[in-house]
Order: sequence, then structure tokens, then C-alpha cells
Amino acid sequence: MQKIAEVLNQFPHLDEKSKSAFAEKITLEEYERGDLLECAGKPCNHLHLILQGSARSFYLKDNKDITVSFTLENEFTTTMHSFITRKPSYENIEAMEKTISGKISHEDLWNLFELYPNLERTYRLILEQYYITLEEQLIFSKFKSAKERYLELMETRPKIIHKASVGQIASYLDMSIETLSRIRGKI
Amino acid sequence: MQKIAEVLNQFPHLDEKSKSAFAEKITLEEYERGDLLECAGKPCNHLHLILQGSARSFYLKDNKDITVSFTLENEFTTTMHSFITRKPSYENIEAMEKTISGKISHEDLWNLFELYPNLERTYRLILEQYYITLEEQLIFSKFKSAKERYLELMETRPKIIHKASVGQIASYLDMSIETLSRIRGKI
DNA sequence: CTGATTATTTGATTTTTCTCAACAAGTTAA
DNA sequence: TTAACTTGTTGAGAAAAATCAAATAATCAG
Repeated sequence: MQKIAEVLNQFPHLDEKSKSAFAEKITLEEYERGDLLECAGKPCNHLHLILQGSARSFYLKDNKDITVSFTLENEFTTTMHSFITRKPSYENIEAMEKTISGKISHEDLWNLFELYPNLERTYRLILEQYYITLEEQLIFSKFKSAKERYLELMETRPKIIHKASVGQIASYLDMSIETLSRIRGKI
Repeated sequence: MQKIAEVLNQFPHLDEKSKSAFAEKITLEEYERGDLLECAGKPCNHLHLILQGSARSFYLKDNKDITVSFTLENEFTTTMHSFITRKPSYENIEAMEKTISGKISHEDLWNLFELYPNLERTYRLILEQYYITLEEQLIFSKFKSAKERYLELMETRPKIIHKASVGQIASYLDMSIETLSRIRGKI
């Protein structure tokens, strides 16, 4: 698929062989709004590249639905903890709309790493980017008030604001629904 | 050094050649309490393995000193954002006591990756562990009150409580010094 | 050892955000 | 269309934690 090639071309060190070996192991899957890409309780076996649509990672705590992350087009997602440790995931990933994921299984990916060190490097680079993003999220969330966190989201990933509900955004930004509603009212 | 071998032996897939190639590029450096292992404003060029003592990552914001992480013996530390992007770091890393670090430069490490894919894998595995830790920190910090955050630190990394000052722990746990002091008083 | 500086504790007050409650606006199903 | 839900908004009071202020305790330089 053209889209996959585009994403892989972001990694210039990747040779054609590695790319096509990777592409061959990708399965396309289509989800409707609300369908689960990955499900809490089971080990997460796939790394997903969202080719179309969007996804939301969340888990349930005391009957509350807590959003951990949003994934938009051309971004990767998985429940990293489970994908790495092979233990049951505590997170779910659901499609927020009609979504197509190009997914590769853990097993296939690990096998590819043996054959194509360049792919392992690519995975490492992706992991690094994710690490940085997470670190920024952790550090900057410390200083920001509820309002600032919302304004930052508006600036950095405005699409999320249009795709997600108030409740989803509120739990993602770690504030109550009411607080978010009040913030939105005042802008 | 014996200690380095011990740490590397945690990665069973690493062959002897890779290990010794890595060990050869490590430089031992000794720091006194307060010395900087890495300094904000400059690109961070080293991955450190703390062989003895302990370190603290922090940065300065509006004249306040904010602790980002603590590193104890046999743990790795670097200012990941800068180490990965090669841009100036916004974090400092300082020795909290007399500390010995086994450090390897970014350049040496990247060169080793070309020659020993197993080392790149090890780095990837370390990164994965760090990612998981960070993710847990982010997710679980969302639910916990100031008191719960402190109790969790006491349970998971009690050494930090003995080595760090109230102010350092307070900023790490994202609460005011006074709040932490009151929490400690009541236990 | 002693005064000066810094770190910590304690108290009073204020701010932020949460919780509970009521209500309005949309959606969906019968 | 209406009734039952879901989703979002608004208000009032409560709770958690921050800030401001002052008092102690600990550490350091001379």
C-alpha cells in the first residue's frame, strides 16, 4: 500500500529489502467506530500503524474510562507495556471512527529483527520518538494548570479536540469533565 | 570493571565480543556531591551507567529547581531528549554524593551499533524498560493523591527518600515542600 | 564555637479543582 | 413523536493542595 511506503520513507537508512520484508508482514484491518484494535486482559500482539481514521487507548479504573493516548493517521500505536513484556494488557485501543490499521504481529516483527537489523533500528528510532513524547508529556504536565494543558493540546494536536468527546479529552488531560467544560466556555 | 560486566550480564543474548567492545569504550569518571554529569544548554553526549553513588536529573524553571528523576547504582541515566535529538539539553544531571559513572559517548555507541547489532538490541531493550517505567509513572500519577505518590515512592524506591532532600522529593512528586513535610509528619 | 545561611516544619489563608446536583440539548429506540 | 439515554453545561459547596508567613532545626564558613 502506498501509505505504508510513505511512512517507511521517513526512515532514510532503510533499504528496499527491509522495507518490502516489513510491508509483506503487514495485515490491513478495518474497524468501525468503537471496535477494539487491542483488548485489555490479553497480551497485545500487534504494532499498529493507523493508515486511516484514529484510535484511542484507554483503560477502565473503578468503572471510569481513562484515556491514555490518541493516535491519528500515520502514527503507530500499541499497548507498549504488554507488547514489550508479553503480559496481559491493562489498556484497550479502540477505533474512534472508521479506521484502517496496518498491523504487524510481535512474532513477525521479532523475526524480522533477526534478518534485518535495519528494521530493528527503525523500531528503535520509533521507540525513541515515543519516549521523548512521553517524557515531554510527563514533564510539562507538571507545570501546567488545567487551562494550560487544554490550550497546549489545542495547539499541538487540534484534530483530537474535534474527534474526541469532552469526557475522553478530560480524562486524557487529567481533569474533570466539568472543569474542561468551563475552560471551553471561557475561550 | 567487574560491575560493568555484572550489568551487561543481565542481557543474556549479548555475546562476549559485543560486551568487551562496549566495555572498551566506557570511561570511568568520578564526581563529588553537586558535580554535574551533564549540563543544561549543551547537547548531552553520554549515556551514563551509575556504578557507585547516585544522581539526580533536574532543570530550572522560573528559578525553581525541578527534579525529573533519580538514578541509583547500576541504573543508566542520560538526558534522553538531548541524547536522542542531539539538541541542547534542558536538563542537568548532578551527583547526589560521591559518584562513579561508567560513561560512553553518543558517537562511540552509534559506531558500535554498526558493528554489533546485539548492542543496538541491548540499547533497544534498555529503552523499552525506560519507556515502560515512564508510562507507568505517567499513568499512575494521574490517580494518586500527594500522599499516595509519596507512599508509592517509599515502597518502590525507598533509598531515594534517604538520599534526597525534601525539596528535591517534593518537586519530583509534584507537590509543594510544605505538603510533603506535612505528609511525612503524619506517617 | 558562633553567627549566618539554608532547610524543614507548622499554622493560617487562598486558590484550584473536584464532586454532587440540576438542567439543557442531542440521539436513539420503540 | 415520545421516552430513555447520552452528552455537555452550569451552579454551589467541599476537598486537596498551594501560597504566604513565621518559627525551628540543621549546616556551613570563618
